[in-house]
Amino acid sequence: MTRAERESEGADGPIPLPARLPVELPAKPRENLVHSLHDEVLTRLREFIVEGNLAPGARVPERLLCERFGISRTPLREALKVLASEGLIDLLPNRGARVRRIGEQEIVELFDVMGGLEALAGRLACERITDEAYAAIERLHHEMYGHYLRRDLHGYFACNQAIHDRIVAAAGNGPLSATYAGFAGRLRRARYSANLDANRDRWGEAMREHEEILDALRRRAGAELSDILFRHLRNKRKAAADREAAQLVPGEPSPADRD
Amino acid sequence: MTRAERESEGADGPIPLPARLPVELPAKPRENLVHSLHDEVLTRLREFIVEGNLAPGARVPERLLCERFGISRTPLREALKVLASEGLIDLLPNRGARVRRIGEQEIVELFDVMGGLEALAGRLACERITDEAYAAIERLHHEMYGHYLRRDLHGYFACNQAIHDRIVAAAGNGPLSATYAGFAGRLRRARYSANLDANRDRWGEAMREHEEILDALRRRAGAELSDILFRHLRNKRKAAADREAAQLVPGEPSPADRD
DNA sequence: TCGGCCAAAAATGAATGCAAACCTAAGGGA
DNA sequence: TCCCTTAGGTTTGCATTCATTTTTGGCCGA
Repeated sequence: MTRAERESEGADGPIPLPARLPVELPAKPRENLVHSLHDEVLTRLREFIVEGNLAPGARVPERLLCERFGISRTPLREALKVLASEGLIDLLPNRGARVRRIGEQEIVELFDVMGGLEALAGRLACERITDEAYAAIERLHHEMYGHYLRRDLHGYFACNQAIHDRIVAAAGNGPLSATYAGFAGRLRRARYSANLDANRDRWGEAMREHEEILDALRRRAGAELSDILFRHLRNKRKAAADREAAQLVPGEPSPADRD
Repeated sequence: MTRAERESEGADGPIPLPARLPVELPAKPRENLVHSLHDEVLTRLREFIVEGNLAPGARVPERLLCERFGISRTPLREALKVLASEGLIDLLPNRGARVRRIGEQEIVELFDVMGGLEALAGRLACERITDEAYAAIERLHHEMYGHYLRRDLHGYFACNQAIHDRIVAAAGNGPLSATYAGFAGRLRRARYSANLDANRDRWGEAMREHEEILDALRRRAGAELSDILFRHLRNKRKAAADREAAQLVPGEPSPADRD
């Protein structure tokens, strides 16, 4: 199949996927920027896996994905190697790719790394953040507090994530941002959620921690903020683990991954 | 070329590399464990680049490397994609791979991330380290002190690196170890060195910092150790930058990358 | 001499081909 | 009946081929 033929082809591939796969890939229209089929496949496949469209431990159906994406095996296999290096899938020699199964132990480890990265981000942010960027975070914090008072979990999650992301961005460190994004994806893949709704005490605690975070950031107290952020993630992890152990609402997908 | 033909082929490829490339790849004999040609290529190519055998900004000669490794372009290109995702090379669409050029700014950022990772490792190590592992680090510390007194830079470097590696290992966190190793490789690629020999004051300071590190680790004071380790890396970076600015001994490859 | 234009050559990105490894399942022997 | 063997189809890993793009080198004109 030539590139021109691919270009003119409709978005929907002819071969259906098995039941485990979603009915629709996000039928992203072909990019106007023609470049780099490999990159597009990589991005789409990563999203596909991070979003949990393949069961953990499931085989990654090379042929089916090729047909679905409308590409040959070569760029797909390149993408698989990259995803394996990112820790999203395992490659078994001569036995293909499987979605990586993330155990309880590994989730703990990933949370700790996230904590370490956020701690670093907080420290660096204290050194570099502008007053404007701080003010924006402060606004988000107050908005989040409003959601907290109204018990609006969804809005709270959104603000919370925005705050953490902005702290990382304020660190102004490219490799840190990239690494942080990578780990966030891996954790998201685990469909892990603190589910504050089931634990109002933790919610209040998280809110208080965020007060501390904002305070330390206002004072540009790097080491202190670093410590708070790490403990913040630790507490979140612990709350999430407790909930997991209690087996509350086991299957329900949660709106976000962070408290 | 079939696999059997490759297997029976001698270690040395017939086509010489241009002058910029080293005369000899480490002519590693074909592994007895036959599995995964791609993995072997990836490992060897990464080492090849990390060791600085290709000039920064230089084109990665796809064809020549294929011939040198005795493989086709497919597995090599897979390896290139992975190395690009690791940040060792850049892939320019339709214009091939180039060894990533690491600027002063990025070195600073990488140092900071290393500092954050070591800070995390120290904190986790305080929670998990066994008395035996601590004792081993203490021994290394004393040995390092001996090298310091004798002004044995090489021995000092080796002990220093071993100590930091053992702290990371003691953290018992797989993703952390992997990430740490990756960043260490990227920094090593920059052939960056604090070169303590040119800065005796910094050497003494580093030694004192290591005393603090050991002390905090002995007391299992996680947050404190975390802070010390981050500042330790910061100071190292600063010393290295000063030296760089002073243009001392510019071209000489240094024995290690850490103080 | 220098700069721009064009054709040849090389390199890249992706598709296809092919041998080996794996999985499945039917058949035979204990 | 159960386990082992084994033939077939399927999948994987890599090599090779093909279509584009980029680069190179030469030629012409100013």
